[in-house]
This record gives sequence, C-alpha cells and structure tokens, in this order.
Amino acid sequence: MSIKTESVQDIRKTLNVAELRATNQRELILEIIRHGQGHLDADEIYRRARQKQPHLNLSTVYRNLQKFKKLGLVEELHFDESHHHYEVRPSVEHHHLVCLGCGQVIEFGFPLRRYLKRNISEAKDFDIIDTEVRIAGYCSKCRQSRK
Amino acid sequence: MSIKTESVQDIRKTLNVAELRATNQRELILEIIRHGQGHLDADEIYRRARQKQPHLNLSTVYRNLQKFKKLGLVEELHFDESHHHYEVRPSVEHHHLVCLGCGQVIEFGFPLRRYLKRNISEAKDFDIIDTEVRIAGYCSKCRQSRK
DNA sequence: ATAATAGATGCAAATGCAATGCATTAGCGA
DNA sequence: TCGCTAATGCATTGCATTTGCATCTATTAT
Repeated sequence: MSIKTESVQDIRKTLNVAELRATNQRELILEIIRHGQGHLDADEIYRRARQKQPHLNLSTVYRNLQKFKKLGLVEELHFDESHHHYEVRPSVEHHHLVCLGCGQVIEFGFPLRRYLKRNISEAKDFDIIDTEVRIAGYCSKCRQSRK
Repeated sequence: MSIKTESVQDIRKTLNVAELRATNQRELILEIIRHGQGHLDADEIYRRARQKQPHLNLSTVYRNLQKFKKLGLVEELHFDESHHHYEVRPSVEHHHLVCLGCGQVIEFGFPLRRYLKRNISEAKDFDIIDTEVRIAGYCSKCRQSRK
C-alpha cells in the first residue's frame, strides 16, 4: 500500500467522522492543506488544486475552508494581510512571527491558551473558545538590510 | 478655557508633532477616536464625524486611519470580523476578549509584549514591532442563555 | 499679507477577498 | 439502482478598503 493511498484513506476517514461527504474536491483541498506545510491562503490552495482538478471552483475552496474551520479540522490564521491563511489544527500549540520585510513566517511554541484559561478566563468569567497571537516585526536578515 | 478648547489644542499638538497638516477633518477624526471609548470601526467613525462635517468622505476616514496607524497614534484591532476596529494607542498594554454571542468586548491587562520580547524575540532573532492577542469565546450571560 | 507648493480632500470608480443564488451534479443510504 | 440531499460550478453580489484625479487648503517662503 503506497503512502498516497494511505493518505487518501486518512482523508476519507476524517471526512466521515466529520459527517462531510467525501467529494473529490473536498478530499483534494484537505490533502493540500495537510501536505502543504502550513500557512496557505485560499488562492494558493485554489491554484494547487487546479493542477489536479482544473474545473474546481474558487467558491468551492472558500466553502470548504469554512466547513473545515467550523468543524475544527483546520485553523484560520490572521497575519498582517487582508486575507487569511490556513493550516491543519496543530496538536501542540504554537504561534507565528510574521516578518514585515520578507513575509516569512516563523513558528514558535508557546502555551498561551493554558495561561489565559487559568487566569483571564476565570477573572472575567469568560469561556474561551479560540485564541490567537499575532506578532509582526523583522527577521534578522530584513533588519540588517534596512540599516 | 473650556475642556473642548483644550482638547482641540491637544489634537493640534499631536498632529504637529506627527508632521501632519491640521485639517478640520483630521482633527475631528482623531478626536472621535480619542473620546470614543475605544473599538470604533471605520464606518462608526464616519457616521459620527458626519454629524459635525456632513461633507466628510469615507475615504478620508480610511486615509487618516492608515496615517494614524503608521505613526503609532492609533492601534488597529482585529476581532473576529471582516473589518477592523481602532483605539488610541494605550499607555498600558491590554488585549481584548470578544464575545461570539453578543459582540461585547472586554479588556484585560496582560504584558505579553514584555514576555515575548524577552523570550521569543531573542531565541528567534526577531525584532518585534507589534503584537496582538485575539481571544474569542462567550461571556457569562451568553453562556447561560445557550444552555 | 500673499503667493507658491506640497499635502489633503471629495468624488467616483476600482480592487480584493469572500459569500451567495441557482441550476446541475454526485455522494450515500435504502 | 433509486432517490434524497449535500456539494459544486458559474455568475453575480456584497462588503471593506483603496486609488486616480481634479480641486482645495494648510503651511512655508517671500
């Protein structure tokens, strides 16, 4: 059994559990996000998907991203841009540094959620569903070339 | 000297320091943000401003928000919505809990910046310019009414 | 005070991202 | 295989924001 086949099975399984019909488009989109090394935006997913399914439509991408998000299969990231990025729901909490110079994204582990739930959540009697840290700045390379 | 006059002087001063021309529109917009108790969006600022200057244009609001943001006079907040909110640059760092039920925004103090600068910034050799924590969930009222 | 000029504004049109209505297609359970 | 309903493709729309351009105005130099 090839890795590829295995991966398709995984995807089907995920969709079944989520009670989503396993359409070709949906499978492809989820696969692209899973194998895409994180941080893809809708248009990039669309472009990659069309290489395999030229007829796939952008609105199908958007509709599925919304579904995946609601079901917790993927997470929506908000960098300093007017559009969103997506990644598979990570098992270990991490956040992102976004370089304002080159756009590069650096990940770092940081258990903010736990801290917030323990402190803020209680103090404010607030039930935290989702947290995200947005950090913008300059990586070492861009910092040097600006001098 | 009335409070109002004082406030106008303050605003003029701020604009001078920022090397921005003190136009009526610009003064009004900044005043609205300063006295607006935080979290206004572009359209709300626009609506309030037109009560005093009916001819003021929405693009003027947007252009000035961008200027103020770049100069650090105001901060752009990203809640779980497709548009942004603005508040005067706060002296003490705080972040926002946004209730997914009623939309209410609760502020809480939290020195994330300091922590990140000390830890992440060094480890990743990254110069942090801006940080923001986005937290969504349900306030006590909305939590109860969902049960 | 006046003129020159660079920046700011109003208006209309354009853009970018995302969502939607509707006719058609295709999973999936019976 | 049939029938139901979700999902898709396509075109269009919606919303927030941006931009080009002519006009106006706050500021600087005279």
